[in-house]
Amino acid sequence: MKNPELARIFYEIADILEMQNVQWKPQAYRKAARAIEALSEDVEAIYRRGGIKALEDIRGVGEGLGKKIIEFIETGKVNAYEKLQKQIPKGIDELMQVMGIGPKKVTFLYKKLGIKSVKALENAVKKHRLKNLSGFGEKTEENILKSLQLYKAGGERQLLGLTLPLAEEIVSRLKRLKEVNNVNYAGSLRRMNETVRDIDILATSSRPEKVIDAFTRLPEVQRVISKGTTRSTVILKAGIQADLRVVDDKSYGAAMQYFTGSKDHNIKLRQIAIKKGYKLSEYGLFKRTGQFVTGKTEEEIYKKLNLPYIEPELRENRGEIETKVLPKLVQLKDIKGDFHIHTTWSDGEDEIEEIAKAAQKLGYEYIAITDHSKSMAIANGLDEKRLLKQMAEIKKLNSRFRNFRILAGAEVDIKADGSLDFPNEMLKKLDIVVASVHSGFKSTKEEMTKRVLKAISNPLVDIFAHPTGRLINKRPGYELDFKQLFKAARENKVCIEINSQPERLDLNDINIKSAVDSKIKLTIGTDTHSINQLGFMELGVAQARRGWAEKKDILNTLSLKELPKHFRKIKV
DNA sequence: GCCGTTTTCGGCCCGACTGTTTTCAGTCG
Repeated sequence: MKNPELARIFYEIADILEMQNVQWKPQAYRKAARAIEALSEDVEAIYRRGGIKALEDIRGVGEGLGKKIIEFIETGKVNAYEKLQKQIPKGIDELMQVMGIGPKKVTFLYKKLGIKSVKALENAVKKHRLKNLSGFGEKTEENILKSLQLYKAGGERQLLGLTLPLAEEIVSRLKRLKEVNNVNYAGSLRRMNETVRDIDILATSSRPEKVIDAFTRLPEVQRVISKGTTRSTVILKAGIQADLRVVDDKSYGAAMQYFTGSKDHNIKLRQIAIKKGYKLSEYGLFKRTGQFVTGKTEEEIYKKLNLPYIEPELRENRGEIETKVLPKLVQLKDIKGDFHIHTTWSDGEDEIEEIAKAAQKLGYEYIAITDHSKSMAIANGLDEKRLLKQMAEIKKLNSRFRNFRILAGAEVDIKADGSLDFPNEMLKKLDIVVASVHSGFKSTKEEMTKRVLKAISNPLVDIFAHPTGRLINKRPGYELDFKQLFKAARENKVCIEINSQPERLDLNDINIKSAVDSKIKLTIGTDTHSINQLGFMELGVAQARRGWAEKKDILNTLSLKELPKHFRKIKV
């Protein structure tokens, strides 16, 4: 996959050009970089398929960038980038990652003090060499020092699954204030991005200063970065930034729309507004004369722009504005069961019965118990003997439940040669077989594709789980030829899992979209290892929604009675 | 550098906050 590397190069070109005070080009490079990051197809494949014409179909890519992409595909380099790098000191663009430092300050500090690294900046600040420069002062030094600490603590994007509960806590605290009329989180969190950089919160009130004051005093807050009459930024003790904006009730929808983003979605929307003779801002939709048109709800704004309401998860400028028909997205309430659960039999924390009771409380009609197979010794994987014993227990438990079924399954390891960790005679006895890879992450794309294709060609396999094996911020996934995988999955009637663990979310949104486009059936599994993890379903559903999946694409929306239609071994 | 119901040139989203300035530049989202 060349896309991430190419996007990084374009981002860096943008940074360098910005330092050189070049107009407009930085935005153009960044726009293209964002579009490339969001592609589900490798730029190389796009080029092989349709040449430069196909590359120019990528949003934000024209002739100039198209040629640079080809150069990168063919040589692995972009000459213009190499040249630009020579014009600036090595590593200086890293300084832009420090909060409060932008292109102007970077260039200025380099010219005046020769600062070209984060380390050098830190030294200069500690020696108070900045405060006498024009445009700088005591306060600037202090702020840079604090930003440096934050930077060193790691500016990694945080997992959605860990940030969401924190945001919900803050929202519920603000909700209790009598001055607050409406409050909710917005931003990438509301779009349910797999990772987020900050928590955006939007509130409405006629006493904004009271709300902002309370916000900066929340027990979760470590440090206040800015505090105005309509917005405030703080750093939370959890090490993540939180922004609050307060607007009037009449602007709630406009502000919610604006602060939910994404940036590219909003730019598109504003352009449409301009063409229709309006001006769209976070305060509302206005006529050119400045007359207020609407702003109370997002629905009204989309309607005035002649668009259907677009769900937050779709607002990524991936065609949601242009499309004739928006998907009717799958919802959490459509989910009738969970096909991926571990118990105390392998590496889970809870007993089958407790999990089943909890699942029933969630309104589910079934769960599949899928403990690890014997190769996963580290996870206390089950051999045939223990698995048969577990099946007997499940059978016994099922007699105690009404309108609910515990399915006997296993998460069967796909071994290096593509064979499965249980013989077919064993697999036949199970209601459901989940197959997955837990080793050999460094295999080549060809090897891994061959291994997986062999495994899912076994007609006893129902679901291929956590398909890329990635762990967000920790480990990239192994490489897989998705085109071949989807073809094989369709032919063999194998479902592909959307794993809901916060650090997996695997498939990701982009691959889900291609799977949906390829008419692949998906399941959303939590890979639960303790009862509270059943709640991760929300995260998996959100990723499915980001991938434009409808109820019909997700097979654990089927009722218990409908399951045998798609799962050959299940008898009801 | 991209893009086009403004279509091969001339625009490119727009407002808040801070810290340094005496009216605004830089940064952020």
